[in-house]
Amino acid sequence: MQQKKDASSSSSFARDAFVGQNTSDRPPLVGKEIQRLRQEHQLTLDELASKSGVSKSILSQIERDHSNPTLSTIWRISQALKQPLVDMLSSGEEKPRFEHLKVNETPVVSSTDGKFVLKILGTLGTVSTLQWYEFKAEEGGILESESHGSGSLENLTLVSGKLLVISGTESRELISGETLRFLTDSPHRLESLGPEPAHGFMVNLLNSNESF
Amino acid sequence: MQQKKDASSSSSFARDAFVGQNTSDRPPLVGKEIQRLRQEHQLTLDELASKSGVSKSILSQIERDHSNPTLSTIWRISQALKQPLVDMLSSGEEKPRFEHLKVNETPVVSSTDGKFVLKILGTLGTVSTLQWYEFKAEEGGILESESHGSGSLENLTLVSGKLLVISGTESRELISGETLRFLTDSPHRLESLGPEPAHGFMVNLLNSNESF
DNA sequence: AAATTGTGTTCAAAATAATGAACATAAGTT
DNA sequence: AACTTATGTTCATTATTTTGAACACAATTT
Repeated sequence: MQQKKDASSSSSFARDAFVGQNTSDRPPLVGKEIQRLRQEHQLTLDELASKSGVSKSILSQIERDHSNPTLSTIWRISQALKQPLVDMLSSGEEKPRFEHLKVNETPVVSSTDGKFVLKILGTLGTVSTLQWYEFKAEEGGILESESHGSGSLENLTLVSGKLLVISGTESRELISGETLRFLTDSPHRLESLGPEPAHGFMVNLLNSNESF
Repeated sequence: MQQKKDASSSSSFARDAFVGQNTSDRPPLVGKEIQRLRQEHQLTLDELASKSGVSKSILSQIERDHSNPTLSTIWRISQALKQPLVDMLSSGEEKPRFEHLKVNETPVVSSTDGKFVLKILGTLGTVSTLQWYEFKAEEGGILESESHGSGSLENLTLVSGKLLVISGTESRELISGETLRFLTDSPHRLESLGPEPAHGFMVNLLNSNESF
Protein backbone atom coordinates (compact mmCIF):
# COMPACT_ATOMS: atom_id res chain seq x y z
CA MET A 1 0.00 0.00 0.00
CA GLN A 2 2.08 2.84 -1.28
CA GLN A 3 0.79 6.00 0.22
CA LYS A 4 1.56 9.46 -1.05
CA LYS A 5 2.14 12.10 1.53
CA ASP A 6 -0.68 14.57 1.51
CA ALA A 7 0.85 18.00 1.37
CA SER A 8 -2.04 20.12 2.52
CA SER A 9 -3.01 18.36 5.69
CA SER A 10 -0.72 16.32 7.91
CA SER A 11 -2.37 12.98 7.32
CA SER A 12 -5.92 12.63 6.24
CA PHE A 13 -6.61 9.20 7.46
CA ALA A 14 -10.27 8.99 6.71
CA ARG A 15 -9.79 9.91 3.11
CA ASP A 16 -6.59 8.14 2.23
CA ALA A 17 -5.84 5.33 4.56
CA PHE A 18 -8.71 3.13 3.51
CA VAL A 19 -8.87 3.86 -0.16
CA GLY A 20 -8.83 0.56 -1.92
CA GLN A 21 -10.71 -1.05 0.89
CA ASN A 22 -14.12 -2.54 0.75
CA THR A 23 -15.90 0.75 0.40
CA SER A 24 -19.20 -0.65 1.54
CA ASP A 25 -17.86 -1.49 4.95
CA ARG A 26 -15.10 0.24 6.78
CA PRO A 27 -13.48 0.11 10.16
CA PRO A 28 -15.55 1.65 12.89
CA LEU A 29 -15.07 5.37 13.22
CA VAL A 30 -14.60 5.82 16.91
CA GLY A 31 -14.06 9.56 16.87
CA LYS A 32 -17.60 10.68 17.42
CA GLU A 33 -18.16 8.18 20.16
CA ILE A 34 -15.00 9.11 22.02
CA GLN A 35 -15.86 12.75 21.79
CA ARG A 36 -19.35 12.10 23.03
CA LEU A 37 -18.05 10.17 26.00
CA ARG A 38 -15.44 12.74 26.83
CA GLN A 39 -17.97 15.53 26.81
CA GLU A 40 -20.37 13.43 28.81
CA HIS A 41 -17.69 13.11 31.44
CA GLN A 42 -17.11 16.87 31.22
CA LEU A 43 -13.48 16.45 30.37
CA THR A 44 -11.30 18.66 28.22
CA LEU A 45 -8.77 17.20 25.84
CA ASP A 46 -6.07 18.14 28.32
CA GLU A 47 -7.80 16.37 31.15
CA LEU A 48 -8.48 13.24 29.15
CA ALA A 49 -4.90 13.34 27.95
CA SER A 50 -3.51 13.28 31.47
CA LYS A 51 -6.07 10.73 32.65
CA SER A 52 -5.42 8.38 29.80
CA GLY A 53 -1.76 9.05 29.15
CA VAL A 54 -2.53 9.71 25.50
CA SER A 55 -1.32 13.01 24.14
CA LYS A 56 -3.97 15.58 23.54
CA SER A 57 -2.89 16.16 20.00
CA ILE A 58 -3.59 12.62 19.00
CA LEU A 59 -6.83 12.70 20.95
CA SER A 60 -7.88 15.66 18.89
CA GLN A 61 -7.06 13.83 15.70
CA ILE A 62 -8.72 10.62 16.74
CA GLU A 63 -11.91 12.43 17.65
CA ARG A 64 -11.99 13.88 14.17
CA ASP A 65 -11.10 10.52 12.62
CA HIS A 66 -7.87 11.89 11.24
CA SER A 67 -5.85 9.12 12.77
CA ASN A 68 -6.00 5.38 12.84
CA PRO A 69 -5.44 4.64 16.49
CA THR A 70 -3.43 1.81 17.90
CA LEU A 71 -5.06 -0.85 20.00
CA SER A 72 -3.09 0.35 22.96
CA THR A 73 -4.26 3.89 22.44
CA ILE A 74 -7.92 2.99 22.15
CA TRP A 75 -7.61 0.88 25.22
CA ARG A 76 -6.06 3.63 27.31
CA ILE A 77 -8.81 5.99 26.25
CA SER A 78 -11.49 3.46 27.05
CA GLN A 79 -9.99 2.96 30.49
CA ALA A 80 -9.95 6.66 31.23
CA LEU A 81 -13.56 6.98 30.14
CA LYS A 82 -14.50 3.90 32.10
CA GLN A 83 -16.05 2.45 29.03
CA PRO A 84 -15.58 -1.16 27.97
CA LEU A 85 -13.32 -1.05 24.96
CA VAL A 86 -15.66 -3.20 23.00
CA ASP A 87 -18.56 -0.83 23.48
CA MET A 88 -16.66 2.08 22.07
CA LEU A 89 -15.94 0.17 18.92
CA SER A 90 -19.35 -1.33 18.44
CA SER A 91 -21.13 1.97 18.78
CA GLY A 92 -20.33 2.88 15.23
CA GLU A 93 -21.14 -0.47 13.83
CA GLU A 94 -24.48 -1.18 12.33
CA LYS A 95 -27.14 -1.94 14.83
CA PRO A 96 -28.85 -5.28 14.85
CA ARG A 97 -31.88 -5.45 12.67
CA PHE A 98 -34.50 -7.79 13.87
CA GLU A 99 -35.79 -10.61 11.81
CA HIS A 100 -39.41 -11.29 11.75
CA LEU A 101 -39.99 -14.68 13.26
CA LYS A 102 -42.26 -17.00 11.35
CA VAL A 103 -44.97 -18.88 13.05
CA ASN A 104 -43.53 -22.25 13.90
CA GLU A 105 -44.85 -25.31 15.57
CA THR A 106 -42.21 -25.35 18.28
CA PRO A 107 -39.72 -27.95 17.09
CA VAL A 108 -38.55 -30.36 19.72
CA VAL A 109 -35.12 -31.85 20.19
CA SER A 110 -34.47 -34.65 22.61
CA SER A 111 -31.53 -36.64 23.83
CA THR A 112 -31.06 -40.16 22.47
CA ASP A 113 -32.57 -41.72 25.57
CA GLY A 114 -35.48 -39.31 25.40
CA LYS A 115 -34.95 -38.18 28.94
CA PHE A 116 -33.94 -34.64 28.05
CA VAL A 117 -36.37 -32.68 25.93
CA LEU A 118 -35.79 -29.24 24.48
CA LYS A 119 -38.57 -27.18 22.96
CA ILE A 120 -37.21 -24.55 20.64
CA LEU A 121 -39.29 -21.50 21.33
CA GLY A 122 -37.54 -19.00 19.17
CA THR A 123 -34.54 -18.11 17.11
CA LEU A 124 -33.12 -14.85 15.99
CA GLY A 125 -30.03 -14.42 13.91
CA THR A 126 -28.37 -11.32 12.66
CA VAL A 127 -25.15 -9.98 14.03
CA SER A 128 -25.18 -12.39 16.88
CA THR A 129 -27.53 -15.26 17.28
CA LEU A 130 -30.15 -15.77 19.88
CA GLN A 131 -32.11 -18.89 20.71
CA TRP A 132 -34.38 -19.74 23.55
CA TYR A 133 -35.85 -22.96 24.79
CA GLU A 134 -37.99 -24.60 27.36
CA PHE A 135 -36.58 -27.84 28.68
CA LYS A 136 -37.85 -30.78 30.68
CA ALA A 137 -35.61 -33.56 31.86
CA GLU A 138 -36.43 -36.49 34.03
CA GLU A 139 -33.93 -37.80 36.54
CA GLY A 140 -30.70 -38.76 34.82
CA GLY A 141 -31.51 -36.87 31.63
CA ILE A 142 -28.38 -35.45 30.08
CA LEU A 143 -27.82 -32.80 27.45
CA GLU A 144 -24.34 -32.55 26.06
CA SER A 145 -23.30 -29.71 23.81
CA GLU A 146 -20.25 -28.73 21.90
CA SER A 147 -18.81 -25.24 22.20
CA HIS A 148 -21.09 -22.59 20.82
CA GLY A 149 -18.11 -20.46 19.88
CA SER A 150 -16.11 -17.95 21.78
CA GLY A 151 -18.10 -15.41 23.67
CA SER A 152 -21.24 -17.47 23.73
CA LEU A 153 -23.37 -17.31 26.79
CA GLU A 154 -26.00 -19.66 28.12
CA ASN A 155 -28.68 -18.50 30.54
CA LEU A 156 -30.52 -21.15 32.49
CA THR A 157 -33.45 -20.66 34.79
CA LEU A 158 -34.70 -23.64 36.69
CA VAL A 159 -38.38 -23.69 37.55
CA SER A 160 -38.36 -27.02 39.28
CA GLY A 161 -36.04 -29.93 39.94
CA LYS A 162 -32.29 -29.99 40.33
CA LEU A 163 -29.73 -29.51 37.61
CA LEU A 164 -25.99 -30.05 37.40
CA VAL A 165 -24.17 -27.80 34.97
CA ILE A 166 -20.63 -28.51 33.82
CA SER A 167 -18.76 -26.10 31.60
CA GLY A 168 -15.07 -26.51 30.97
CA THR A 169 -13.55 -27.57 34.25
CA GLU A 170 -16.14 -25.93 36.45
CA SER A 171 -19.53 -27.09 37.57
CA ARG A 172 -22.52 -25.74 39.46
CA GLU A 173 -25.64 -27.21 40.94
CA LEU A 174 -28.89 -25.37 40.35
CA ILE A 175 -31.99 -25.69 42.44
CA SER A 176 -35.50 -24.64 41.72
CA GLY A 177 -35.90 -20.91 41.16
CA GLU A 178 -32.27 -20.23 40.47
CA THR A 179 -30.68 -18.75 37.39
CA LEU A 180 -27.23 -19.51 36.06
CA ARG A 181 -25.35 -17.80 33.29
CA PHE A 182 -22.18 -19.28 31.97
CA LEU A 183 -19.84 -19.20 29.03
CA THR A 184 -20.29 -21.90 26.48
CA ASP A 185 -17.07 -21.48 24.59
CA SER A 186 -16.21 -25.05 25.48
CA PRO A 187 -18.19 -28.29 25.57
CA HIS A 188 -20.73 -28.35 28.36
CA ARG A 189 -23.29 -30.62 29.88
CA LEU A 190 -26.56 -30.42 31.72
CA GLU A 191 -27.77 -33.23 33.92
CA SER A 192 -31.05 -33.54 35.73
CA LEU A 193 -30.34 -34.74 39.26
CA GLY A 194 -33.90 -35.54 40.16
CA PRO A 195 -35.81 -36.91 41.84
CA GLU A 196 -38.45 -34.67 40.36
CA PRO A 197 -38.00 -33.75 36.70
CA ALA A 198 -36.03 -30.63 35.93
CA HIS A 199 -38.04 -27.98 34.19
CA GLY A 200 -36.77 -24.64 33.04
CA PHE A 201 -35.97 -22.10 30.52
CA MET A 202 -32.82 -21.42 28.59
CA VAL A 203 -31.64 -18.43 26.56
CA ASN A 204 -28.55 -18.84 24.44
CA LEU A 205 -26.54 -15.98 23.05
CA LEU A 206 -24.11 -17.11 20.43
CA ASN A 207 -20.99 -15.12 19.91
CA SER A 208 -22.21 -12.24 21.93
CA ASN A 209 -19.63 -10.16 23.64
CA GLU A 210 -21.72 -9.35 26.59
CA SER A 211 -19.89 -9.67 29.84
CA PHE A 212 -22.12 -9.67 32.83
CA MET B 1 15.34 5.90 14.30
CA GLN B 2 16.34 4.98 17.79
CA GLN B 3 15.67 1.35 17.42
CA LYS B 4 17.01 -0.84 20.11
CA LYS B 5 17.27 -4.25 18.70
CA ASP B 6 17.43 -6.93 21.23
CA ALA B 7 18.54 -10.05 19.54
CA SER B 8 16.79 -12.64 21.62
CA SER B 9 13.17 -11.56 21.44
CA SER B 10 12.43 -8.47 19.46
CA SER B 11 9.32 -7.78 21.45
CA SER B 12 9.56 -4.11 21.99
CA PHE B 13 5.83 -4.02 22.32
CA ALA B 14 4.85 -6.47 24.96
CA ARG B 15 7.60 -5.49 27.30
CA ASP B 16 8.10 -1.83 26.60
CA ALA B 17 4.98 -0.34 25.20
CA PHE B 18 2.95 -0.81 28.32
CA VAL B 19 5.54 -0.18 30.93
CA GLY B 20 4.20 2.45 33.23
CA GLN B 21 0.66 1.36 32.59
CA ASN B 22 -1.79 0.01 35.02
CA THR B 23 -0.13 -3.34 35.33
CA SER B 24 -3.20 -4.95 36.81
CA ASP B 25 -5.15 -4.53 33.62
CA ARG B 26 -3.80 -4.34 30.13
CA PRO B 27 -5.10 -4.04 26.65
CA PRO B 28 -6.53 -7.22 25.27
CA LEU B 29 -3.97 -9.52 23.75
CA VAL B 30 -5.54 -10.49 20.50
CA GLY B 31 -2.74 -12.67 19.25
CA LYS B 32 -3.93 -15.99 20.54
CA GLU B 33 -7.46 -15.42 19.37
CA ILE B 34 -6.42 -14.38 15.89
CA GLN B 35 -4.20 -17.39 15.57
CA ARG B 36 -6.98 -19.65 16.78
CA LEU B 37 -9.39 -18.24 14.24
CA ARG B 38 -6.90 -18.41 11.43
CA GLN B 39 -6.15 -22.04 12.13
CA GLU B 40 -9.83 -22.78 12.52
CA HIS B 41 -10.31 -21.43 9.01
CA GLN B 42 -7.36 -23.54 7.87
CA LEU B 43 -5.47 -20.56 6.57
CA THR B 44 -1.74 -20.02 6.43
CA LEU B 45 -0.20 -16.68 7.21
CA ASP B 46 0.28 -16.14 3.50
CA GLU B 47 -3.34 -16.86 2.75
CA LEU B 48 -4.65 -14.67 5.52
CA ALA B 49 -2.27 -11.97 4.38
CA SER B 50 -3.66 -11.93 0.89
CA LYS B 51 -7.24 -12.23 2.09
CA SER B 52 -6.94 -9.43 4.57
CA GLY B 53 -4.44 -7.22 2.80
CA VAL B 54 -2.27 -7.22 5.91
CA SER B 55 1.30 -8.30 5.39
CA LYS B 56 2.19 -11.69 6.69
CA SER B 57 5.11 -10.40 8.66
CA ILE B 58 2.94 -8.19 10.78
CA LEU B 59 0.40 -10.97 11.10
CA SER B 60 3.11 -13.16 12.51
CA GLN B 61 4.04 -10.50 15.01
CA ILE B 62 0.49 -9.72 16.01
CA GLU B 63 -0.25 -13.36 16.64
CA ARG B 64 2.67 -13.48 19.01
CA ASP B 65 1.68 -10.18 20.60
CA HIS B 66 4.86 -8.56 19.47
CA SER B 67 3.05 -5.72 17.87
CA ASN B 68 0.39 -3.26 18.87
CA PRO B 69 -1.92 -3.33 15.90
CA THR B 70 -3.74 -0.41 14.43
CA LEU B 71 -7.51 -0.28 14.45
CA SER B 72 -7.47 -0.54 10.69
CA THR B 73 -5.27 -3.60 10.82
CA ILE B 74 -7.38 -5.40 13.37
CA TRP B 75 -10.45 -4.59 11.36
CA ARG B 76 -9.05 -5.95 8.13
CA ILE B 77 -8.10 -9.14 9.89
CA SER B 78 -11.51 -9.48 11.47
CA GLN B 79 -13.12 -9.05 8.07
CA ALA B 80 -10.99 -11.72 6.48
CA LEU B 81 -11.81 -14.10 9.30
CA LYS B 82 -15.49 -13.17 9.14
CA GLN B 83 -15.41 -12.43 12.80
CA PRO B 84 -17.03 -9.37 14.32
CA LEU B 85 -14.25 -7.09 15.36
CA VAL B 86 -15.50 -6.73 18.89
CA ASP B 87 -15.53 -10.46 19.42
CA MET B 88 -11.88 -10.72 18.65
CA LEU B 89 -11.08 -8.08 21.19
CA SER B 90 -13.31 -9.29 23.94
CA SER B 91 -12.09 -12.84 23.70
CA GLY B 92 -8.97 -12.00 25.62
CA GLU B 93 -10.76 -10.14 28.33
CA GLU B 94 -11.45 -12.07 31.41
CA LYS B 95 -15.01 -12.78 32.16
CA PRO B 96 -16.44 -14.69 35.05
CA ARG B 97 -17.40 -18.11 33.81
CA PHE B 98 -20.52 -18.35 35.88
CA GLU B 99 -23.01 -16.01 37.33
CA HIS B 100 -25.25 -17.77 39.75
CA LEU B 101 -28.40 -15.98 40.84
CA LYS B 102 -29.93 -17.50 43.92
CA VAL B 103 -33.66 -17.55 44.38
CA ASN B 104 -33.84 -14.33 46.33
CA GLU B 105 -31.37 -12.57 44.07
CA THR B 106 -33.54 -12.59 41.00
CA PRO B 107 -35.10 -9.16 40.55
CA VAL B 108 -38.87 -9.25 40.68
CA VAL B 109 -41.44 -6.78 39.46
CA SER B 110 -45.10 -7.14 40.30
CA SER B 111 -48.30 -5.36 39.46
CA THR B 112 -49.81 -3.06 42.06
CA ASP B 113 -52.29 -5.69 43.19
CA GLY B 114 -49.52 -8.26 43.38
CA LYS B 115 -51.37 -10.67 41.17
CA PHE B 116 -48.95 -10.48 38.26
CA VAL B 117 -45.33 -11.23 39.06
CA LEU B 118 -42.42 -10.86 36.65
CA LYS B 119 -39.02 -12.27 37.43
CA ILE B 120 -36.33 -10.56 35.41
CA LEU B 121 -34.04 -13.34 34.33
CA GLY B 122 -31.69 -11.47 32.07
CA THR B 123 -30.79 -8.49 30.00
CA LEU B 124 -28.44 -8.18 27.12
CA GLY B 125 -27.00 -5.34 25.18
CA THR B 126 -25.35 -2.08 25.94
CA VAL B 127 -28.44 -0.39 24.60
CA SER B 128 -30.56 -3.12 26.16
CA THR B 129 -32.01 -4.82 23.15
CA LEU B 130 -32.97 -8.06 24.79
CA GLN B 131 -34.69 -8.96 28.02
CA TRP B 132 -36.28 -12.11 29.27
CA TYR B 133 -38.58 -12.98 32.13
CA GLU B 134 -40.49 -15.64 33.91
CA PHE B 135 -44.00 -14.66 34.89
CA LYS B 136 -46.66 -15.99 37.19
CA ALA B 137 -50.11 -14.51 37.41
CA GLU B 138 -53.08 -15.66 39.40
CA GLU B 139 -56.55 -15.33 37.98
CA GLY B 140 -57.30 -11.72 37.14
CA GLY B 141 -53.65 -10.66 37.27
CA ILE B 142 -52.94 -7.95 34.74
CA LEU B 143 -49.72 -6.57 33.29
CA GLU B 144 -50.00 -3.38 31.31
CA SER B 145 -47.07 -2.01 29.32
CA GLU B 146 -46.36 1.00 27.24
CA SER B 147 -44.94 0.67 23.77
CA HIS B 148 -41.42 -0.72 23.67
CA GLY B 149 -40.63 1.24 20.53
CA SER B 150 -41.22 0.55 16.90
CA GLY B 151 -40.06 -2.84 15.72
CA SER B 152 -40.09 -4.34 19.19
CA LEU B 153 -41.25 -7.88 19.52
CA GLU B 154 -42.56 -9.82 22.49
CA ASN B 155 -42.39 -13.60 22.66
CA LEU B 156 -44.61 -15.35 25.14
CA THR B 157 -44.65 -19.02 26.00
CA LEU B 158 -47.29 -20.24 28.36
CA VAL B 159 -46.41 -23.24 30.49
CA SER B 160 -49.69 -23.41 32.31
CA GLY B 161 -52.90 -21.47 32.70
CA LYS B 162 -54.70 -19.25 30.27
CA LEU B 163 -53.62 -15.83 29.10
CA LEU B 164 -55.33 -13.07 27.20
CA VAL B 165 -53.03 -10.85 25.19
CA ILE B 166 -54.14 -7.52 23.83
CA SER B 167 -51.86 -5.46 21.62
CA GLY B 168 -53.22 -2.47 19.80
CA THR B 169 -56.64 -3.40 18.55
CA GLU B 170 -56.04 -7.15 18.38
CA SER B 171 -56.20 -9.80 21.01
CA ARG B 172 -55.39 -13.48 21.36
CA GLU B 173 -56.04 -16.13 23.91
CA LEU B 174 -53.16 -18.40 24.82
CA ILE B 175 -53.48 -21.80 26.39
CA SER B 176 -50.91 -23.96 28.10
CA GLY B 177 -48.01 -24.92 25.85
CA GLU B 178 -48.57 -22.28 23.24
CA THR B 179 -46.24 -19.57 22.09
CA LEU B 180 -47.22 -16.15 20.83
CA ARG B 181 -45.11 -13.46 19.22
CA PHE B 182 -46.42 -10.00 18.69
CA LEU B 183 -45.32 -6.48 18.05
CA THR B 184 -45.11 -4.23 21.03
CA ASP B 185 -44.88 -0.93 19.26
CA SER B 186 -48.06 0.10 21.01
CA PRO B 187 -49.39 -0.27 24.54
CA HIS B 188 -50.29 -3.85 25.34
CA ARG B 189 -51.76 -5.89 28.12
CA LEU B 190 -51.56 -9.41 29.51
CA GLU B 191 -54.34 -10.87 31.62
CA SER B 192 -54.45 -14.20 33.39
CA LEU B 193 -57.82 -15.78 32.71
CA GLY B 194 -57.56 -18.53 35.30
CA PRO B 195 -58.77 -20.50 36.95
CA GLU B 196 -55.30 -21.91 37.50
CA PRO B 197 -52.47 -19.36 37.63
CA ALA B 198 -50.76 -18.48 34.37
CA HIS B 199 -47.11 -19.39 34.27
CA GLY B 200 -44.70 -18.80 31.44
CA PHE B 201 -41.72 -17.17 29.88
CA MET B 202 -41.32 -14.01 27.96
CA VAL B 203 -38.53 -12.82 25.69
CA ASN B 204 -38.55 -9.22 24.58
CA LEU B 205 -36.58 -7.87 21.68
CA LEU B 206 -36.35 -4.13 21.80
CA ASN B 207 -35.62 -2.24 18.67
CA SER B 208 -32.88 0.20 19.44
CA ASN B 209 -32.48 1.64 15.99
CA GLU B 210 -34.36 4.73 16.93
CA SER B 211 -32.69 7.50 18.83
CA PHE B 212 -34.64 8.54 21.85
C1' DA C 1 -9.48 47.26 25.48
C1' DA C 2 -5.57 44.55 26.99
C1' DA C 3 -4.23 40.63 29.37
C1' DT C 4 -5.14 36.10 30.93
C1' DT C 5 -6.98 31.74 30.83
C1' DG C 6 -9.08 27.79 28.73
C1' DT C 7 -9.67 24.87 24.86
C1' DG C 8 -8.78 22.72 20.57
C1' DT C 9 -5.66 22.43 16.35
C1' DT C 10 -1.30 22.11 13.80
C1' DC C 11 3.67 21.56 13.43
C1' DA C 12 8.47 19.10 13.43
C1' DA C 13 10.53 15.41 15.53
C1' DA C 14 10.63 10.77 17.48
C1' DA C 15 8.70 6.25 18.12
C1' DT C 16 6.84 2.38 16.10
C1' DA C 17 3.60 -0.22 13.04
C1' DA C 18 3.51 -2.10 8.43
C1' DT C 19 5.71 -3.75 4.26
C1' DG C 20 8.35 -6.92 1.01
C1' DA C 21 12.32 -9.61 0.68
C1' DA C 22 15.42 -12.67 2.63
C1' DC C 23 15.96 -16.25 5.88
C1' DA C 24 15.00 -20.50 8.81
C1' DT C 25 12.99 -24.67 9.50
C1' DA C 26 10.23 -28.63 8.88
C1' DA C 27 7.77 -31.82 5.84
C1' DG C 28 7.28 -34.14 1.78
C1' DT C 29 9.49 -35.88 -3.01
C1' DT C 30 12.66 -37.51 -6.26
C1' DA D 1 20.62 -37.82 1.08
C1' DA D 2 19.59 -33.82 -1.84
C1' DC D 3 15.77 -31.13 -3.68
C1' DT D 4 11.44 -29.03 -3.36
C1' DT D 5 7.64 -27.14 -1.05
C1' DA D 6 5.19 -25.14 2.62
C1' DT D 7 5.05 -22.33 6.54
C1' DG D 8 6.50 -19.08 9.84
C1' DT D 9 10.16 -15.62 11.49
C1' DT D 10 13.43 -11.87 11.04
C1' DC D 11 15.56 -7.99 8.58
C1' DA D 12 15.97 -3.32 6.42
C1' DT D 13 13.04 0.24 4.81
C1' DT D 14 9.00 2.89 4.47
C1' DA D 15 4.73 4.75 6.10
C1' DT D 16 2.13 6.40 10.17
C1' DT D 17 1.09 7.05 14.62
C1' DT D 18 2.29 9.53 18.66
C1' DT D 19 4.37 13.14 21.13
C1' DG D 20 5.37 17.88 23.08
C1' DA D 21 5.58 22.48 21.83
C1' DA D 22 3.87 26.20 19.39
C1' DC D 23 -0.16 28.19 17.61
C1' DA D 24 -4.97 30.05 17.00
C1' DC D 25 -9.02 31.40 18.86
C1' DA D 26 -12.64 32.30 22.15
C1' DA D 27 -14.18 33.37 26.68
C1' DT D 28 -13.13 35.56 30.99
C1' DT D 29 -10.76 38.70 33.96
C1' DT D 30 -8.24 42.81 35.05
